[in-house]
Order: sequence, then structure tokens, then C-alpha cells
Amino acid sequence: MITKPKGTTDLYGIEGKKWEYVNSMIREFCEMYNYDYMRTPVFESSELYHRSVGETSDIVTKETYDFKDRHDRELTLRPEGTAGIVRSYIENKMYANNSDPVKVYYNYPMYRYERPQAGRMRELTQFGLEVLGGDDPMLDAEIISMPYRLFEELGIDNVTVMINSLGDKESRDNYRKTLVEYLTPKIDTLCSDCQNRLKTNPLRILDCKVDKDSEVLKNAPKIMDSLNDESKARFEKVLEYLRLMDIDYEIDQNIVRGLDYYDHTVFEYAVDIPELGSGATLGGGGRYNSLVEELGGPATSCVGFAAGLDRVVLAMDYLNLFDKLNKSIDCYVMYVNEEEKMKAIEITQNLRLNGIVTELNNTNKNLKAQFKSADKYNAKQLVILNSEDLFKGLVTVKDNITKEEQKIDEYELVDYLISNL
RNA sequence: GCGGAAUUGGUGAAGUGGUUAACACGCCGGAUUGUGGCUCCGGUAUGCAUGGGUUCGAUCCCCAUAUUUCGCCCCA
Repeated sequence: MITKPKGTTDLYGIEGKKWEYVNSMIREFCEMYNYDYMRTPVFESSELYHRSVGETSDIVTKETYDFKDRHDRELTLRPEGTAGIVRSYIENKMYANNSDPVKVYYNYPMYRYERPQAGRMRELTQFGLEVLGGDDPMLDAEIISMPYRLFEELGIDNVTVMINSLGDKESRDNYRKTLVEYLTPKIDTLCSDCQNRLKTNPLRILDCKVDKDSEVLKNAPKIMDSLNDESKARFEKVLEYLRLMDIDYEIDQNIVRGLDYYDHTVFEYAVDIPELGSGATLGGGGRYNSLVEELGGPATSCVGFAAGLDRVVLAMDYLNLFDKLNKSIDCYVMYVNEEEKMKAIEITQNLRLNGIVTELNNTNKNLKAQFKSADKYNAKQLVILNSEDLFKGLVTVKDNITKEEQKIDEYELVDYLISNL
């Protein structure tokens, strides 16, 4: 038997309904905020991801799907959303002829070569937001507030925004230096992973699960003390706007995010769902004011967010937020013989075209089986055809809740059903 | 990339080196020949993830592979 590739999933039945529900909520929500849908290719030049993500972590070397096509082009399956959108922004000169920022959302599959676990797939779906070409702290607050409200709308209402500022490049470089100077003499007290991180990505030590409670890290210099005045004032503005929008936030100076391109605001959504593990997050993002330039565009300030929907759906499962998705249809049409069947086909199409959610007996079974089938679909009304009545232009309609039954003129069926649903 | 655990019909699962692989749900058929949901009766794995090996004999023991899952790394 051929099995699915590691870390992929087949989505069908009730699981498919859950995803459709979340997707439609995302679409409605983003349109309410006047963000446009944007889609970029599933594969891009490998160079794009190498340059955007940076070489400091394992991401590019170990966790992308790289391949060569038939003309030896080096390509990579999209591992995240931002790089492709920035590439497209530059390539299509979306910065020209537009004094307003470009606001977009996306919601599509990504590919990462990782060891799968629950809620962590090789083919995963991410939903994200980007604002390209806007430096106002108001936009940081907008990007932070949107997912917060969306989670709320979906029913996940115990979310806290964890927020921090890395400051501008100067501030961040200062801090990195200060931190490395502080930690280097104490290197022996760090876990072995952190000893490596000290060289490769020192800020991530703050995030370490092993060392997070150690005295050394508790007494480590804080990033706020390294921010210059301008960066500090900027951060204060973001917080002020968040309060204005009544967003529940907490400052966490250990949030650094993994990638090089972030500056100023960084944030994550912490959610308290025991089944997802302690310290679980539903997504995060931040400001990236240098990425567009690094990829060859004009200096452009941007801020963005992304969340893995696998985790969002899992979280909603644990909170029983999909209960209302139980399938139900308006009407089920029953027949037994061929003459009735032909009429049934006609009637069913007519009902469907009039917006009545209708299923037609598909199995040529006896009536008993058809009743069971109708119940399986939670049909509200049953249309039962029989040859004698058809001859008189009548059909039987049975209310599947009250069990009351009536004979209706076939031409009045649509109106009757609509007024009784 | 590293380490641990798991895999038996459509589903949840019991079980054993030796002729017929429990039980339950679901599904199919009948009691009931065109008005059901309850009940009763019957049928539902030529098969125990895949490929090798050990054995007189393997679903069971061994090895490999695949997938799932837990932890680490990483987390865009």
C-alpha cells in the first residue's frame, strides 16, 4: 500500500469542515479590516529564503525542502509566508504609486522538513498578515490586535499578547554585545545547547527551557536597558495604542523570535490550554524594517504576523469550539421506483437552485433505509414521493422534528419548505 | 539531525508460536413486500502496517522500511 509522506495529512469529513469554518472566518475577518488576499508561488528560488531567513539557525540548512528542477534551477518549497510576499512586493513595484501601506493576508500551505509531532506537520497551513510600507506604531498595534480579536471571534478567548521590543539595529546590536559580555564568563553554568547558542544566536538563550529559571539568566541584562530613547518611545506608543484597543498584553523581555530580520516590536500569542503544553503559543510576529531593502527593494518599513492553523484547530478542538458544526441539511428527498426517481431528480435540482440544502436518496434502498439516511444528515424536512400522488401533482412533506405529514401541490413545494424551515 | 513508544476490519479495541482472530459501534440483509428511529435474528478481517529472517509452523520472536506519537534540536 502506498502511504502518505511523513508529516502530511488527508483532510476529510468533519475535519475538513473544521478547516473550512476557520478559513471562512479568517477571510471574513481580514476583509473587515480591509486587508487583501495575496498568494505567491509554492516554490521560489532557494536564494530568497537563504537571504531572508539568514544563516544563523538550522532553518535553511536542515529544514527546507530544496530541489532542482529539470533545468537545474535551485528551488525551495515555501517554508513561510513573508519572504515570498516581500519578493513580490519588490518585483511588482507595489511600493510605487501608492502612498498608503499595502495590507495583505494569506492562508495557505507551507513546507518544512521537520520531525512531525501533534500540531507540527511537514505540510502545514499558515495564516498571516503583512503591512508593507508603514512605520506608524499604530500599524504595529493594528497587526497585534487583529489576530487577538480573531482568536476571540473563533472562541479562543484566553489569549494573552506577549510583547517585547528589540529596538532598532543599533539598540539590538548593543544588547547582543552586552549580553554576550555578561554570559561569556559564566558559560560553564549554561546548558550545552546554550553554550552553542552563545556563538550562533545569543538572544535565543533567553528563551531556553533548561536555563530559564537559573540565577544567571534572571540577573542577565534586560533588553529595555539597551534600547535607545527613540526605540523606547516607539515601544511606549505601541503599548498605548494597544491599551486604547483594550488588548490584553504582557511585556516579556525574553521574547526575541528566531530570525535576524526582526526589529522593534516582536510579539507572540500565549494561550492557556494544558493539552498544548505549557507556554504554548498560537503564533507571533513583529516588525521587519530592513528586509525589503535586504532583498533589493527600497527602504520599507513593515510589520507582520503568522500563525500555524494546525495548532489553532487543535486548540479549538480542546475547547470544544466545533460542536456547532454538526451537519444538518434542510431537506431529504425519498423515492422508490424509477418513475418517482425521475421526478425526484427534477424536484431536488429545483430545491437546490432555490437555496434549500437538499440531499437525494442515492442508494435505491427501501424507505426504511432512506429514513435512516435522512436522520444521519439531520434533515429537517422529508419529501416523500409516491406514484399515485404524483399522478395528481402532489408530494408528501414530513416534518422530521414534529413528524407531521402533509400533501402539498408540487408547484408550491419550494414556498412551503422555505416557510417551514 | 538525536532518543523513546506504537501500528490488529470502516471505527474503538481484546488476544495467541499450532485447525474457525473476542467484544462493541458502524454498515448490510431479514422479522416489517412503500413511513423509519426501539427490539430481535443473521452477515460483515482468506487477515493482524510493508518486506525479509528464525521455525515443521509467525499476527505473535528477530531485522529492516514506512507511518503515527512523545521528548530534544529548531521554530520562519
